[in-house]
Amino acid sequence: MRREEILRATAHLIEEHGIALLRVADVAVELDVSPALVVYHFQTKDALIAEALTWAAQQDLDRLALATGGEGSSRDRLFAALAWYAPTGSERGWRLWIENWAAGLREPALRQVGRELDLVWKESLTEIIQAGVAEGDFVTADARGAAWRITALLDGLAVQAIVHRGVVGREQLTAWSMQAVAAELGLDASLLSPGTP
Amino acid sequence: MRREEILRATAHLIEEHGIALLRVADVAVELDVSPALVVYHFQTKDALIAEALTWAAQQDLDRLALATGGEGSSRDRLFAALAWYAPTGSERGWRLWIENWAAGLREPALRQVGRELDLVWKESLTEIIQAGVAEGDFVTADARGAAWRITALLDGLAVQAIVHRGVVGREQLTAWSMQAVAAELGLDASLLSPGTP
DNA sequence: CCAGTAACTGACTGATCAGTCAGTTATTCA
DNA sequence: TGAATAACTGACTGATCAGTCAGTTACTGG
Repeated sequence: MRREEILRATAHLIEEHGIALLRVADVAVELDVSPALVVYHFQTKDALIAEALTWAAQQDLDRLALATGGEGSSRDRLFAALAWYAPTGSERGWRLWIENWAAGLREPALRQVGRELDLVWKESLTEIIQAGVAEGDFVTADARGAAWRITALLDGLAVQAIVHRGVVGREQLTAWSMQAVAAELGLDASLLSPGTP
Repeated sequence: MRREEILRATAHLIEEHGIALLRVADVAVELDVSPALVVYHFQTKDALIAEALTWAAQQDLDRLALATGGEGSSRDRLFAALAWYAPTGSERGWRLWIENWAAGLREPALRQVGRELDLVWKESLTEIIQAGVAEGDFVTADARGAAWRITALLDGLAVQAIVHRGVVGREQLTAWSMQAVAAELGLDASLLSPGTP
């Protein structure tokens, strides 16, 4: 469907140049159609932006479900989830979501999109942690709190990794993430990579 | 000096409406001068924005120096620093710096402003931690790492506190911050408020 | 008190762009 | 097949705004 191609192109352009610099004409050029077509489908630029971010959030959630839905151990599912989320891995749409934080300060509709994605992520992480605790893999008295603290740390590290790229190395960021996760979940340092027996 | 009034007004408007919506005319209205005067002093809007953020960063650094420069114990200096930085306290220019993260993705000049502030903050925090370790108040093998991890956590919590205001309570955010700081620096939970013997 | 300079203004312009509109092409389905 | 509808276009317009410019007012030091 054409609408979806437009959303994908829009999300891509926002990722690349930011919400502020997005022009309807650029989206049209990207798809080799007329600007009027973009307006025909979305009426206003603001609606286009909102839908593009919603679409991107849905894409992210689909990939999260895929990453964490496997039948492996809690440890494996945890590492899959972290690999997806952490700014040191395949890097999902981090730039998009940092944009979204700023835009969300003024636009409740955009804020809501990011918030929902954020909450679903934390819920998934909490669920994995709880499963791990039940199976005896992890130790924590507060799965939800651990999920929030881990997420906050990863968000903060993401700012370093994405905005201040190069100030500190990827390995360092990964090490800090893993250290925090290990501390929260009572893992020992030797268990910091997936697949270890 | 007039330049500084303009910078203050600009920073204030960015804080309120974001960089994207800043108009030269609004800055002029704020000060009851003509738009041409603003251009006279700063030549371009981009230069104005860059200088306003630099000015705001300098203000922040001055306040940081004030907060941490006291002659108290390491513990007191640490708490003063955290009270200044953490999004649960007096809230400095958090909205401004979240804006800056997004803007910094595209504009190296703006990225640099935020980066410098960030690095000075971490340096101050590291210095306080090292002093505390020397005095036997704190225990950590890696003061710099601790400072980075604490900062990352606080940045992540700031996104929750400022962008997603209301999803989780202030007391909760404070508790998590303090818990993380205590864990990093080998404090016990009873030492989580300043002034405790 | 006056010359030189800094601060400031009002009126303007040129570029940019979201969104409109009247019409054309493609698709569907009865 | 043909009528109805959806997808699409080119040409346009109206609003917005950063930045210009030719001047005026205020300040400062000699």
